[in-house]
Amino acid sequence: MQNGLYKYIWLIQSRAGFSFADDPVTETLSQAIRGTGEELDREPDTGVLFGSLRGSVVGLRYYTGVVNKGEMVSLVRQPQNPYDRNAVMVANVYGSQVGHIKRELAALLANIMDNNLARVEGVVPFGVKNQFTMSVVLSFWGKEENRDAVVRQITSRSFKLQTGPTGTHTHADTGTLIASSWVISCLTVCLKNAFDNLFENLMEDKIGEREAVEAVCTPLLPHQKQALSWMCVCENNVALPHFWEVKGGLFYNTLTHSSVRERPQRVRGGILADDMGLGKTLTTIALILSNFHHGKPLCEPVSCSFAGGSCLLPEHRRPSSQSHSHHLPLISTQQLAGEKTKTLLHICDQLDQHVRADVKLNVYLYYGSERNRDTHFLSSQHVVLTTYNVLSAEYSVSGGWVCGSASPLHTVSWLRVVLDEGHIIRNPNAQQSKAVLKLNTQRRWILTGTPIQNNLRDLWMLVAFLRLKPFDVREWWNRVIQRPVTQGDKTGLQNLQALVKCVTLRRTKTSRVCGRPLVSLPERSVRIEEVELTQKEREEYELARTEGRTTISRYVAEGTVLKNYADVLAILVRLRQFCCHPDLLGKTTTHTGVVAATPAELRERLIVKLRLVLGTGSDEECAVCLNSVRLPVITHCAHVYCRPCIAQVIRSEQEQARCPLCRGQIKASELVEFPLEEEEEGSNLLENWRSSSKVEALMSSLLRLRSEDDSIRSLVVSQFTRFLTILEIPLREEGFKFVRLDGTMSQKRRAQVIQEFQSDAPGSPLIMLLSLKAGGVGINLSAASRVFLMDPAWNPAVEDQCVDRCHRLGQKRDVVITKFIVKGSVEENMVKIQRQKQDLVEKAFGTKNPGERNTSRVDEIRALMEL
DNA sequence: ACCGCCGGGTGCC
DNA sequence: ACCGCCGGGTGCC
Repeated sequence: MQNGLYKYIWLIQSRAGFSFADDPVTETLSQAIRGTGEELDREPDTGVLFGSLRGSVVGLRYYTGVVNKGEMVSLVRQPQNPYDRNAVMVANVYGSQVGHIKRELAALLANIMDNNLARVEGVVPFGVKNQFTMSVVLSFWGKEENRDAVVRQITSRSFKLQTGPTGTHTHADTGTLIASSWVISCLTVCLKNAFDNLFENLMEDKIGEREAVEAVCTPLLPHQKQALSWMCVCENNVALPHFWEVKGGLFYNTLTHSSVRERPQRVRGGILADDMGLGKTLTTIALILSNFHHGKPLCEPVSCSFAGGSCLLPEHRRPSSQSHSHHLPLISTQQLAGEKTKTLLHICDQLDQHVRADVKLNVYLYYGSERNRDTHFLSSQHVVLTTYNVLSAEYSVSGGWVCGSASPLHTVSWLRVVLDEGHIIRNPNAQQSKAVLKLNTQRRWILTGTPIQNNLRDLWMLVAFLRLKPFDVREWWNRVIQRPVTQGDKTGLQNLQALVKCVTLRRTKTSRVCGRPLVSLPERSVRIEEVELTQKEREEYELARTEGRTTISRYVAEGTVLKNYADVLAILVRLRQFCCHPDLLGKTTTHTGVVAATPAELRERLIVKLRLVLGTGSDEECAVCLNSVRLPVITHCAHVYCRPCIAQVIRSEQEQARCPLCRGQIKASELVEFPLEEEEEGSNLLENWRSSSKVEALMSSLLRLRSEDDSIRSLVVSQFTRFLTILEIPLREEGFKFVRLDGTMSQKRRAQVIQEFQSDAPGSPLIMLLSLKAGGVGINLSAASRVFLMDPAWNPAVEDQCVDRCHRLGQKRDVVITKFIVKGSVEENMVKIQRQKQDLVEKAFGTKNPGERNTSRVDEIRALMEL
């Protein structure tokens, strides 16, 4: 056995921990209309710009911090300063103090900062003129409601606030509001596309290949050798990333335009973001064995040579005699229970499989109540595997250092920390994220197959873990990357891309090495099956359609389509539901558009609308908090919000409260809640069950398929969970074994269902009923090779994502996708619009006149309704 | 700091 | 002169 300090920890995420919650893709019409523009407001730390003023920084000669022309500085309150409790310290991007804000100005800033009236950011306009003082431009950002207070503070102390030409935020009329939100929407869609592509094409052309050491017995594929080579370079290379230049004896960062005296610490590690199945685990094992200290292998047969005491870490230790570590074959004797350990064992299994049997690697599973918490023991292991739960539990129990002894995992100096399924630490507020950030290690890796789904904040956590200076500090991330990007700044996006690129390797299943695909996937084909309604269905449909058209054409004539979009949405949802099954509409018939005579009638109408919006399996988002609506209420103008959110709006605006969506007057007393009811809805649906044309179309396809080949498994996908319930009846009648996966199920149950469906045991289900959005990225449904999309989605990307759940690595058969579209219905029009959609957005982005865009949005609704 | 400010030296033209 | 002016000492908060 080799000596050496085995500072390696591999943190394992339980496989059950899929992320189902945050489907990033726009999918309801209302979302499409509103766009994703609200993304802008999602960041609480990105307030409104109140204005800026010129001030001076003094005392430069006492400090070493350097600042260049145009560079950002941060302002830090120093309430404990013995000379002035209003003191405001000025620091550069790298945290070195530059000086102080001049006294009188500091008094103003202290007041504003201490009362949280605004965030104050500094930029140095000219760089250093002399060695004693310099100019600084201070800008004030905050909530609109604090603007007056801030302005008053500033002027009362006879400073002059310069307000820039950005006179937004006064939407005098509805027209302006919608026009601008449309522009933002287009902008955001484009950014989102760019953002989605952030991790694409990250393969550096010039990375070479590197063979694993002999201890790895599985031969690496070419792309895995590339990854190994890249990872070794990331760990060993002392060169700085390309955005550092040496200028005038200082290290100059081209992204932040700042300089530091000391050589910046390079990131030792990165993000390996290859698609699932490309062998991230194997590559990592190869890295562990091939790149110990000084690029030498960890385990070489006999001639091992890291006896020298020149390790970067403080001590070396022989595996002690009291070691309880096991050689690989013994690992199964560990008394471990529960799902989480499956993943741990999976890793051990991989180690067992890929590491030569005569190489004795000390691997310890740090898990279970009997785990050995001795830090000397842990230091003596080559590899320690644990879960995020164990890590964060220990961290929060010991509170870092509070209760006497620190968490053992936080005490050991590791050589390397690898976060498996690293995207799970994307929430910086989560305990486990905090625990991970506090690990003491030289090298850091994030393995993830699903990098960054939602927003920049997710990405920040990864950057912070890697300690990619200076962006591990939120202020610089926000100012240099996050705010510029969310505000549509092209340079911001470029900087972001450069940043990500320098620490990430990502190949997808469609990437190519030397012109050849990394892996080959079976074909996929899409066919559209037109469904004819029966005469009776057609009559009912036409009735609903005529009613809807009347309403919408009135809105079109009045020019109020967008103002009444909730109504429009409700009409469209009803028609779409009708195309699937008449009973999806629910019991109550609606009188959309008819002016209610009495308050009771109005209330009834609103409840119906609310039910339409919420009860369809589509996920409505609250325009205030931008999450899925919780505790839904509907306003008299028929817009749906979370009760706490809209209550907040009403509280703060009082008598002037207006609906955030249509600017109509709203009152707390007029909010209508969704009555808790319809627990029995399911049984109601099933008692008087009847079929529909679409149900028949599906059933005949499934029956035909089963008679041709009863080993083929299918996904049956709908946006309406009620439709899935309806489909259960005929499936049972025909003796199909099926499972169901929808958004209402617990994580545990989902994992069970997926496992059951993926199992090849005899008698396992042939069909999975899947709600379109019930699945975060990464769910593997490769057992299925047929997909039946029962109803079209607004966003084709959602459908693609769904299909990718089975058309992925591990898929052995060609995948056939069937889309059922009711002939001569709103669905046909949706498909047309789907096709135009991407095109439309691109054109819209290029267009300067937002008014024009607005019209085309109305046109889209008109096209849907054939008006 | 090639500034501002402070306080001591000084004081007709 | 309880001023103005001069020029040296001095300098973040």
